Amino acid sequence: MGRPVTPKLSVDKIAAAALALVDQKGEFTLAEVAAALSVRPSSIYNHLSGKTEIIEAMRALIFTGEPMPPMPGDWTDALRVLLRRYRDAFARHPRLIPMLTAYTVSSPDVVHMYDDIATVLHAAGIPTARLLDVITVLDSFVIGSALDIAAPDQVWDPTHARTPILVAAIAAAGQGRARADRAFELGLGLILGALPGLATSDQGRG
Amino acid sequence: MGRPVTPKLSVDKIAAAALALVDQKGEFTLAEVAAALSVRPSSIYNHLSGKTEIIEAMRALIFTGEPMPPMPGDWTDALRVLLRRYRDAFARHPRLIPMLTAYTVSSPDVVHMYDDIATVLHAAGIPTARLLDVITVLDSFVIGSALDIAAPDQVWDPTHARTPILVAAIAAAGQGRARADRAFELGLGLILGALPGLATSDQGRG
DNA sequence: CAACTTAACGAATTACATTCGTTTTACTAT
DNA sequence: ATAGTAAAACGAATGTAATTCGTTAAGTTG
Repeated sequence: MGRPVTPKLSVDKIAAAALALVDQKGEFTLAEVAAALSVRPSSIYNHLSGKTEIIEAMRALIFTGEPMPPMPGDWTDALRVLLRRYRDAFARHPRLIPMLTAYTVSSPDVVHMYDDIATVLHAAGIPTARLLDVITVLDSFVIGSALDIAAPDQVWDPTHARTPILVAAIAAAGQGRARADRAFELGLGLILGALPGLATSDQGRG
Repeated sequence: MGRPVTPKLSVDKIAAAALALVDQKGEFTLAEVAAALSVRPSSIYNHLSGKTEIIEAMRALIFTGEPMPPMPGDWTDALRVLLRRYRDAFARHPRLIPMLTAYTVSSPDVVHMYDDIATVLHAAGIPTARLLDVITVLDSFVIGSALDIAAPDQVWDPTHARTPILVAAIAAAGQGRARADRAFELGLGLILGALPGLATSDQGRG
């Protein structure tokens, strides 16, 4: 017993172990995380304080290690790249998403993405007074779309539909991840296509 | 003891008591719900099976009792009314929203709203192949906007921003519920304004 | 009225997260 | 080097909730 020669734990190791459990089973307990790392549950508390901090560590984890693609010259295309990247981070771990919405904390990585989006929008001539509203719209759509990934099949059960129109639409839409991806791209196109209407024409080339 | 002359519990009473607790404190326990109804925790299990079913009962509860406003003739305005009503149901209980996203189940009321939306979209000439994708876009935006209500202040902390552009945007945006409402209306306008581009011109007047 | 079901209770159980004291090792300053 | 402090593990104990089960009394049905 006592402090080991080489540390068995770290914040990243704990988060990674918890994330693996969430990806598998959709939930995790401290005992399971500890077992996966060959450690006792109480040892985790030497590195972070409780389950909520593990979830925060997972949130940070999923945003690391993704390289930033090159930014297209057109600003709506640049936003498209940023928002896809944002959603992709969630999409790799669908069962984590509901946990992240349980309590909202702004991870540094997320705020950094807001910075990038704000810069693009400002350069495009979106007035400052509307800038945060636009970011909120984009963020809301991405988060909602991420949640859509987490529950693709059960919600769209045609037996609950009342109108033949909805039944036919469900039948035509397909299933699972492909359906969610297609819907996300559609919404992205709709919102980004409408954004230029908010830009003041004289600021866009400053 | 034994069965009481007049029942002390019902699914609706349990859900209402739990909802009152969530509105107040943002969480609830079976013991608290039981105490609020002058009952022992185990009695709740005679009416529904556990905490998750209480949350589902709350989900059903918040969609009942709202009268349907008259539908405008213009179909995008009709969608606007439906989606506002949808979000309003969440907005009355902001602290419940994160619980509802923890596990996604399709409440009958929600599916009924999908039916309404599908009918409007179909009459407007949206092709069946795209219908569910459009509904998903609208749904994702509403859910994401609802979550935005639940956490308005902490996320937009200007101290975390890196660029002066984002700092200025946060300062200009205001706070709390008004900010969230304004962003929702902006996104609603953007998406609904873009939807007619998806309609086939020859189907809209069938 | 008898059989069965319903809806309450209360005790017991279980599953967790969390705290605390202890031990051993690593780091740091003199 | 060495004393002193911090770090990182363990194991036991605590506490909070959810959940289960047996019991009781009152409805309900044939």
